[in-house]
Amino acid sequence: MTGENGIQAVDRAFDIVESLTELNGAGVSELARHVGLPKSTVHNHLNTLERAEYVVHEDGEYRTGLKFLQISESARNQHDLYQVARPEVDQVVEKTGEISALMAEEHGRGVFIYRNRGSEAARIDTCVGDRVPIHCTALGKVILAFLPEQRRQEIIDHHGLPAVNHNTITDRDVLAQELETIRDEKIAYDDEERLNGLRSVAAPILDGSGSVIGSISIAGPTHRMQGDRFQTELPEIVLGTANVIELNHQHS
Amino acid sequence: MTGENGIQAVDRAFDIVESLTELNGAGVSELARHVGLPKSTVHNHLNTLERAEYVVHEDGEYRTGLKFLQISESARNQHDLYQVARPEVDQVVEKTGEISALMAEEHGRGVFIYRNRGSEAARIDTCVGDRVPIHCTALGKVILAFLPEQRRQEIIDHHGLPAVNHNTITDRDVLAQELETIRDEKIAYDDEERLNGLRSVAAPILDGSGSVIGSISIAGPTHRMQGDRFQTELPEIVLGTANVIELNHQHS
DNA sequence: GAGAATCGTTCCACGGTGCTGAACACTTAT
DNA sequence: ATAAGTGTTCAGCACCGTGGAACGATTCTC
Repeated sequence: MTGENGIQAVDRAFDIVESLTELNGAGVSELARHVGLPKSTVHNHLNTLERAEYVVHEDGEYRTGLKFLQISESARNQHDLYQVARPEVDQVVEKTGEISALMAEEHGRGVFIYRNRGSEAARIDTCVGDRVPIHCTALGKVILAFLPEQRRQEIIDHHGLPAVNHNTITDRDVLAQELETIRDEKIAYDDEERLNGLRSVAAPILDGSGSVIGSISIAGPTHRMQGDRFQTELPEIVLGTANVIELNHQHS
Repeated sequence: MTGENGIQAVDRAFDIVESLTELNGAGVSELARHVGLPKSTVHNHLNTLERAEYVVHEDGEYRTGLKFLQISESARNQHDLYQVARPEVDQVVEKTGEISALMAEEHGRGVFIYRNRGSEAARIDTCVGDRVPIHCTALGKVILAFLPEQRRQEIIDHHGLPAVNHNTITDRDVLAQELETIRDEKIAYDDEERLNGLRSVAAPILDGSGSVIGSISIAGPTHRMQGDRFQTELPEIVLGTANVIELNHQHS
């Protein structure tokens, strides 16, 4: 499921944890079936994980523990982007009433670091922590555009350009050309390339030396994301916010 | 560091991850020294963890990866308390301008599930994901008070009543008596028992069958937490909010 | 109620595997 | 140029994680 050869016991432990999150808690037998291992092995792992408090054993069921919260908060704060940008995202939400999100790149995929939405905003599928192909989002494309040439090629070579949707860009040349204009405008658009009915605008967030550390976006239902608002107003807001974040980031 | 006997490789992997968060990223040698293992062993673990994307290898340094965010979000959402209560906490913050937080119990300790603060509110040390002894917080005491007698004894037996502060309750009888009055009033107070200069009020959040699933609090600097506000006004707010959360929780 | 089929847990012997220390290339100080 | 520091690779041995079978305890099914 995970890699090809690493420490077997560790790979298995994480397979079990991941299965546990997918199943939203489960018993030993159910888990054993799900990961394709004998009950005793799974039991052994669960015991270990529980003793380390990464797993909780309640009401005859095992669940993933909140100790992961401690680690993930620390991981998120190591991207110092998060601490600086979070309040700005909240402000964008207040100003626009739509969805605003923060993304960082990791292992060639886009990770939602933070997300907030106005009360009238679209219900959306993505959650904080979700990992999506980087070429199918405004947030991702804008990161990709500002990454060093070499890294960009590595990522595309490794992950390819799978079609997530009938609008997804799957051609390298088409993508390359779009990334070019993204670099010029410092703005990326997503016209329902990942989710039908959802459009978004995103801007890059650069550090002092000019390398991307993440991106910020505004997203909403297509019928509200049109004309001048989509072409001018929202891009200006998101670009302005990105600049504020960059400034605050450098003085921290 | 972790347990006494479980799967060695798994325990070590998590030791390494924890060290990585403590050190805010590190190299192989530094890590090896920190966990007291040969470089090669640590290297092997880091490779495994990186391949599974739980660790990132950048600029010649290893850091904890954002994949933990995915798991922790899932773990947090399994406590369905979080989804329901989060907006209510935000409202309390808006109403009072102080700090409001959400806690759940796990492995006998109190875990901060969510926290928010007004712009004028006290700077505070605790973060989401932090795990604190359960007897030294209003949030924790109120959970302890409403836990089944047996569980409560287990927790106290296992963890004891360590003094976090010169005000911390360390006597079992004194604690038992306070828990009694907490059960009566459905309100717990923390009078600088964990942090000097910080007072707080907390109320329990019960599910349909009457068992605690968590607690909610308002906290602030002692000089603002006094008189009628501390004795009546804030307790009423926190209790009312807890009730709203309980209602929303049952209809979800 | 008896029986079958779950469940979770415990045990032990075997074989595979994670551990280790040494050797490697490489950069940075001295 | 030497030395001390990195990170990485390799291979053999001891050990430890593995998985099958057997255990009680529940919960179904008839």
